[in-house]
Amino acid sequence: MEDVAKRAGVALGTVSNVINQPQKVSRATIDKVQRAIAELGFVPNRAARALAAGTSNTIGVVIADLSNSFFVDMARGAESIAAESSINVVLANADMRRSKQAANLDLFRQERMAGILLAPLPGADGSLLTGRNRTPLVFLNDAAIEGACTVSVDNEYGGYLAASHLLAIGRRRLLFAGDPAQAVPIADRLRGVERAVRETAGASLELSPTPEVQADDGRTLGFAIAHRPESERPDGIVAAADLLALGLVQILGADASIRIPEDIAITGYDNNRAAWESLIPITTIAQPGEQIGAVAMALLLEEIRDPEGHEHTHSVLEPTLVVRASTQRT
Amino acid sequence: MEDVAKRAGVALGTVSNVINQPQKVSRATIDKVQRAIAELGFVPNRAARALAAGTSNTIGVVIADLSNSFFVDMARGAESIAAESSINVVLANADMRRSKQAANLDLFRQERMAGILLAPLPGADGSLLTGRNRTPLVFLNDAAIEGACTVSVDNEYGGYLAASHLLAIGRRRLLFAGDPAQAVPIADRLRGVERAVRETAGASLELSPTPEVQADDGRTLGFAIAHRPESERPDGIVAAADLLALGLVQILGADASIRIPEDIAITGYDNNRAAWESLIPITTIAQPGEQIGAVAMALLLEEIRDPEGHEHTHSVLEPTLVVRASTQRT
DNA sequence: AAATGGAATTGAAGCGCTTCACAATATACA
DNA sequence: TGTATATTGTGAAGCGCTTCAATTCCATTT
Repeated sequence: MEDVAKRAGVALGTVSNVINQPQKVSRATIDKVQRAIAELGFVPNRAARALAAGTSNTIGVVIADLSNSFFVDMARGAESIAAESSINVVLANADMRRSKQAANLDLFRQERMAGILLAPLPGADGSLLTGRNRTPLVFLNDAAIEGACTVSVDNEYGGYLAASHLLAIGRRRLLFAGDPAQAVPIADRLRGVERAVRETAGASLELSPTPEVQADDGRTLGFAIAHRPESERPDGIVAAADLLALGLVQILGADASIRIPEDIAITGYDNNRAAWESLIPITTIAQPGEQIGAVAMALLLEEIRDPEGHEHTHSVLEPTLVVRASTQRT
Repeated sequence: MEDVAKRAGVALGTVSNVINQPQKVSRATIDKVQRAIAELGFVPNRAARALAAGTSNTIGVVIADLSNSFFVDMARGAESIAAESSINVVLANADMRRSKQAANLDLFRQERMAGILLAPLPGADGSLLTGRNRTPLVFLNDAAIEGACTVSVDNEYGGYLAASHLLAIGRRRLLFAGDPAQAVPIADRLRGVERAVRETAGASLELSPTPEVQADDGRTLGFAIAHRPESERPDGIVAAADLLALGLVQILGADASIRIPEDIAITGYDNNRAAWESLIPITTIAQPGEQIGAVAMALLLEEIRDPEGHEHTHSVLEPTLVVRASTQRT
């Protein structure tokens, strides 16, 4: 930078101003300096900048699991908002391990990031907000944390949406596939389903817990349902996840005595790739991943810009219903 | 850090040594200093460290597309190797845009990262290795670049593997699904298939280009094949990608007159989730994503440790065959 | 007891930038 | 013409760390 200053015939501070506050510098000087920068191929040193300024203009995103596209969507949404303020975003993957999550958080704090977005592993709590070195931090996809902003999705409403859709197309014998004891979001979804059923006269709900929510679990349940006498089969199934729904559709759809959606309509949850690549595309509840990221980034930027006046917000977004062939013939 | 030094009753430099070169400090002093660090909740400032030392111990990974699990695997492989040397890894997503790729590369260079791993967009060239500020850089999944290490996968061999497998289980009328003009890797895979066919007496190959390699393209082709007279159908299909294979399996598997794999055996490529979640799991060619990342990181660390003596290497890894039900009944 | 050498410790000199009090110059007004 | 007010530009003082020459301390050796 000293070389640039010399070459442009100005002071060190002026070069800095050209880079950071061009409005304080005259047109002519800006040109001179920028020419010198170009000629010398000057690349500013962000480490020095972060040190001198006390903070960088980069935001770190710590993600529980990179292989989950839901989290990746969040990251993308966050990036799009950050880009508007020309703020950089870097990611770190916790790979489902608590130790890596903590290490990545540490790293970003040590780098004096402007702020951190955290899509945590299940069971996150306020302890992640270590007392010292309070880098602004917003939680993604987690609502139960005090002392920081959170952005999450209303799973209860998602379940309600799915069940309401089935009820609206005339189904009355509903089945919920998935184990509410396995994960809090699944329990929330079930609550929403129960509410919808309660609100509809003549509707019944059967709970069918599965060990997990993989395609295989869906297939196992599918066989079980296919073997029932026709009168005891449900006419609508809310699966707790898309893969589960996929397994169900694969088995029930292959059974000659069952038509999807006429005899059994099926909904999934998450709007995974699996849902629309199925031979019979699956109706699902889409989580607004990008929107979560975008809202969270907006909240974070607000906190960064006004740390004092900032009040923590708990934002809850609504999922949306995506209707496909597994519930409605087109 | 000054406070820590004061509290422990030692000099500033000693605290630094405790953190970075404990072997140069006596046991007793280490204990004193570490106690002070803990009591004060001292968090070192990496920006300052990077500035003073001239480089950080963080490596940046720039990825063309985060939603592609192949790239995510590479990142994971890279991380596992870096962890062994307690080197941090951060990611940046180019989101399939050339401008973001360049911006992220700039960012990492400006942060004076120890090194960069780049899984580039198609069509990368040496221009990404800007002359000044030569941060060590290794290309992932791209072989055609001089002036840097590269780590890639042998697509020709992958195609050869797939075709050889079909030939080995007695198939002779092969069909390749996918357009070699659409992407270089697909053309490579086709070359491998052709080589295998050439080596086998009595084997023939039909080329069936598809617009893209999505499930829909597979379905379209599937219908076309199902409508052919039985004698004109292939008995083995090499699909250029798993989704393509998935579409084929969905349609051909649903046709009552066709048995998979007895009448038509099908292979995919990539070992996507889609391949094993299919009702009939699909035989595929697995790309060693994690291995690519691991090898690349090892190469990068070597270059970082000995910038002078380092010679650029072009490492080509071999994909592996994963046999599933679409070619072989278990 | 003096001399020797290695280990442990010190502290000052930067690393490359931002910031800010101040100086210089330009513009406006009476 | 002189003074007040903006507008630009200046350069020195850090930011928090690493490094390294210099110093101190001790255990050995002679």
